[in-house]
Amino acid sequence: MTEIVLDVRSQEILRKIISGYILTGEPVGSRTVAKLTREGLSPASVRNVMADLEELGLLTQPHTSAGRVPTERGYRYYIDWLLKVGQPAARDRALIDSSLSRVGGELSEAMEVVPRLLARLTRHVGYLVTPPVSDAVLKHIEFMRLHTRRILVVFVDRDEVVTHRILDMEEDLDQADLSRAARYLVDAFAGKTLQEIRDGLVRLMAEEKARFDSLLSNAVTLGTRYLDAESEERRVVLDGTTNIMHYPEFSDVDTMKRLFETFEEKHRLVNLLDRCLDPSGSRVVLGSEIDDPALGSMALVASPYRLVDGASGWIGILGPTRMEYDRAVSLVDYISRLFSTLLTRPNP
Amino acid sequence: MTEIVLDVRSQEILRKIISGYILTGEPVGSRTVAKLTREGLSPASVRNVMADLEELGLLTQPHTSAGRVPTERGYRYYIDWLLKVGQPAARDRALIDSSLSRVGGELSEAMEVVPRLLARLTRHVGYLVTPPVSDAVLKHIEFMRLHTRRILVVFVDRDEVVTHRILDMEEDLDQADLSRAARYLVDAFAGKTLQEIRDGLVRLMAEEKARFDSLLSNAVTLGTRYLDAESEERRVVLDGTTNIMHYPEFSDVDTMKRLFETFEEKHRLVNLLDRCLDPSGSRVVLGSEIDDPALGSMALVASPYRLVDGASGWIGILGPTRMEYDRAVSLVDYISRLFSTLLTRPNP
DNA sequence: GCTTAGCACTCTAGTGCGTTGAGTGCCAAT
DNA sequence: ATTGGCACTCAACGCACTAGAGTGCTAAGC
Repeated sequence: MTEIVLDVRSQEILRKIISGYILTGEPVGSRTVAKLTREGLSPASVRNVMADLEELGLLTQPHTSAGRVPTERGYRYYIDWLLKVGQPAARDRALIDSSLSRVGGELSEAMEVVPRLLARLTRHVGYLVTPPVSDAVLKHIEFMRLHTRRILVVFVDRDEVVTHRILDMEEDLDQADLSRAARYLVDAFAGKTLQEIRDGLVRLMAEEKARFDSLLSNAVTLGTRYLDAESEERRVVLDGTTNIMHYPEFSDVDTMKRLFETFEEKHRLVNLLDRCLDPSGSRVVLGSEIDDPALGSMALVASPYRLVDGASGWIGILGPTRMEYDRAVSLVDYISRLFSTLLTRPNP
Repeated sequence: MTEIVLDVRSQEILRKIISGYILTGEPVGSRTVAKLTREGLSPASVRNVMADLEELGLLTQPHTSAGRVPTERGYRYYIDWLLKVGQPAARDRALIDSSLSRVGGELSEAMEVVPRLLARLTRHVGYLVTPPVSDAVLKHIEFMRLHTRRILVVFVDRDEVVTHRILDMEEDLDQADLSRAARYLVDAFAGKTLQEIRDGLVRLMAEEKARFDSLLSNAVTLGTRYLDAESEERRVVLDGTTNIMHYPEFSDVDTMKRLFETFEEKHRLVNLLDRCLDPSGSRVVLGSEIDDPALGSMALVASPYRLVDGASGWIGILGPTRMEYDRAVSLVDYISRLFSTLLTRPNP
């Protein structure tokens, strides 16, 4: 896959075709492009360029006597080289500012608001991916005895994301022991990430002190059990999934069904997003670049956000390949920047 | 709306038409019915009866030269008078038994398993509606101070359904006060329903004792605040929503979108279900009998379940009007009976 | 008096066919 | 290098025609 180099005219024509196609959804013909182009080029000249672009694999025709349509490769070129991202429109900024100011700097609330905002503004699917759970920072933990050998664990993260989980233990512990164990864990590990806590517990076990100190032993057992049960690595929140029903590219029911099933299987979705977001810094991923059949003609726009402690997640949108990338990217960028600022501002 | 009385032959013909239509989705003609009918009736005779049934509003023709299709009224008659509900097939029973035995008698786990089971078996949408929150019975409550005037409330119900909620208070309380207040509430109200607790708190406030006793005062304030924030009355869990994408009656994208939006707005859905399930004991509700446009050509099969304390909820399925009612009703009935038995069996 | 064979009638779904128009590719002229 | 001109292609549309399923009605039969 060699680097493609285009002269200015080809670039302009490619841009016109892609933005035209994004706008109308119809194949774009040489006449249309010729009329839009600044220098008064004739349709015939445009056709020559189009033929070249087609040879390069950036365009195709649905059938011989139709206009041109961008290929995935064409979109990729467009996104990498031709896309100019500005600021969102003033009224969009105003809406974003007011929506976000209302949630304050709390991740737990933003988890609903941000995807909804993205979905509303773009009419695509908005999403937010939390930082990995192993980066969560312990603020509080509490154990409650429900009945014999059955314990409720409540975990509160520094960003006030609360999770609870019921554990079935081998041994019965009374509430006093549980409370002491919780206090011990908070004293020892508050401010540490789950990953660090996991390591710390392993160390304690190895030191064998736990064997003789029942408080320590309980704390270690409970902590370990909880962390082991904590299987999901990241959480993802979606909003506006029904928007995609209107995309003409999903008139095929089976494709749509597969897509919705993907939306529902959160853990699979998380894996998918994780795989395409983490490695590169790239912000737009095309469906063809993910090896999942369900995301066939979709594209992903993503931007990272960052918490005080350096843990980071993603927000973005999921829409048809045929989407207004400039608008999408500018909105996602703007929101993620603003959101990061809010999150890293010292809490009251 | 007078009572409709049909002779045996008309009933049989109506039944054949409806079950034929349910099976194939195509209008059913007189020839087809004549062949299926036991006594060797001719198509012409069948046509006479069909004309009568159409006059009664139980059937229609999509167009002049097509067979007959049941109307909503026809379905209603069929369900009320002609439906014979047996036991589910042996292999279905086996699947149900094994799935449910795994969850034991806990509502919290069943909330996922039961709808999934229903969806799998019927290929429609399975649902479970919890009992009203005001019927929940207090087992544990815990208050945790997150920071100044910010309190996490964890509520555990007798069925081990856990809910948490963050409260912003006017006054700051330290953790010791909070723990005492929680212990007081548990001592005073464990085993009582939220409704009873609400009443109890109101009484305490009225008695004015709270004014002088700070423990009591804190408990009352916290309890009241929590109960006030507890806005949702019931919860509903759905599974298999994507199944409906295959119904040919939803090839219209807008209808489907509206339906999916209804699925997502849980509280609206709860209201809807509540409205059509509570008053009557009827177990099948047709879309036309609910005044919600989103549920146009859908039907609802429901069966109640009961907890030890008498609180009750519903399980059931949501599918196209054109569904195999006998199978659906028998499955829903069987599961709800089995499920009630499990729930009311004394906990270990 | 109910049942039914027969028949004319209706309407959809499918097929074949010619027309239209958008768009292309190529070539020769500028 | 650009462009006007021209032949060609192909989807989309409208139209007429046919096949077939099904009906309603009437008159004959048990």
